[in-house]
Amino acid sequence: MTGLASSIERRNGVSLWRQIADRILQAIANGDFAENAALPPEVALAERYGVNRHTVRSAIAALVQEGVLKAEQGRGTFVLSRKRLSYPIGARTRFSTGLQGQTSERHIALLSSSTEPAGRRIAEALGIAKGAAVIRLETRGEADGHAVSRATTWFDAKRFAGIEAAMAETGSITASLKRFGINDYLRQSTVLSARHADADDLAALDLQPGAIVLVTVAVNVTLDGQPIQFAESRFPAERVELRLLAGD
Amino acid sequence: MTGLASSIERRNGVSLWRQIADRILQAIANGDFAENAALPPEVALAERYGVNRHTVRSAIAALVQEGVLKAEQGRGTFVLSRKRLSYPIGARTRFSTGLQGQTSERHIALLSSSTEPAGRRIAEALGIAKGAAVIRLETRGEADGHAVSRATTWFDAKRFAGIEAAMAETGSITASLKRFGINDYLRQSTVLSARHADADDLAALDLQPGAIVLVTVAVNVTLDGQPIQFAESRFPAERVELRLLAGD
DNA sequence: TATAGTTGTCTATATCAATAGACAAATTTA
DNA sequence: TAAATTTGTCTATTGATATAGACAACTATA
Repeated sequence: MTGLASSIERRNGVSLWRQIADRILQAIANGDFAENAALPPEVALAERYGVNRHTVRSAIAALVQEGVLKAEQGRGTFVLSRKRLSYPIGARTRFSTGLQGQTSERHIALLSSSTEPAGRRIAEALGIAKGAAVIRLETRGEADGHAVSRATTWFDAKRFAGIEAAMAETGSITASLKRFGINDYLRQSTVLSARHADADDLAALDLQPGAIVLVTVAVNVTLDGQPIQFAESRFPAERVELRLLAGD
Repeated sequence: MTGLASSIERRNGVSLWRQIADRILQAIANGDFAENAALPPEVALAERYGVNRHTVRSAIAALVQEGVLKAEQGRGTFVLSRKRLSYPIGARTRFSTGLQGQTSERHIALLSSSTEPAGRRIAEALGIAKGAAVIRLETRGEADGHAVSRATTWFDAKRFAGIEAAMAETGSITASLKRFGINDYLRQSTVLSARHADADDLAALDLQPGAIVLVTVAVNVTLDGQPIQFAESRFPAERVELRLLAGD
């Protein structure tokens, strides 16, 4: 970013070491440090952020724990990892095709599935009666062995009975929908927000508590406008950015 | 959300009261509590979140400070404010037209402006030489007297000399561009991320430290594809959600 | 081989965050 | 009016957070 070094805030409910860890993460994602480059020494960071050296050490310790940094006594502290993935969002957003060229391996893992009555919001989105049975899938998107998304998806249970088996087998929503005669579909609407990751996201996305997730709530429809899928996806903001596509 | 009550995490750098305040904010934005409705009593909230009543009180105190809640001794604690604004993003995103029907008054305030040499990222986006002069505008979007966005915008200084005066006068990017012969323009690309608000955002958006901002980085182009504007906008996640438009 | 620079460990202290319990003050309800 | 409910205030205790200083351990370099 072009921005100035934003200052660190005290007694606001977020500890200084967490704020500094966030800032370092952001700087890395931002490309301020080259891959494998050394971070400034602890005393320099402490001065830059206006805190004690030990506070900087707490931040670094957290990032070492997360696998982002590696500290070597006598040498310095080094950046292990890369920039953020750029995840495209558009009318034809697909998980597997979206990350082409950025990662070599990607698939969706089915964590669990269940059938439940539709709440108001889901019933409206899918155009079915409130209380009608829907299938809920809990999934995790993975790229190169790293978790990059965590989603909850609902389908009309009557129309898509058995889709959980198809998902488990194929690891792909697109492929699963093909089995139900749907060869193409569009993203009708997307609503975007952000929040702190909850316990479930933390575990599934391998995040440290306090991390931020981008949240998309989307409805997919067939080419003639019939809603087929309602999904809420969470992306770790420190590893993923969303790139909005114009036309598509 | 349909989700289960996600649990509260301890000793992670984010204090319990801040986490609970975030959860309450989210619940309000989510429509779980009607406007002017009473929150559950402190003891009930404490039990729900598995913390001490005093911890809940700290969270409530922060939200009272932020103007979201109002506590009345003997009666209860009440929700003052509304759901999130839904801010549309699409090829023809405009600030003033986007929020129509949700707010009655809206405009963009020019906070400051300057001329500076273009950095690499901005030069590339605007299709000019690195180091060429660009005009930078710092602006705040306001709706009904509330700050809903904070943006930094760059224009080619050669082509748009004096645009800061036009912005100050009209309070509108669209109107200002008209003076330079641009009657229509499109959003070419948008990249989306989220982070903790920095000191500048906190002040401009009237947020409490620790708040989350949604960040969009966008390039606007003329109808024939010529880049005219590069902008980074920050939206307070607790007050704004972004609604992605399909066609448009 | 010194020397400077860097990370690692230890002790000590002050403040913040969270829990616990008791009771006061205000409001609503029976 | 009395009782129940709810927020407000106070004291006390524990653990996490942050600061401060000193020195050890390790690495690179002059």
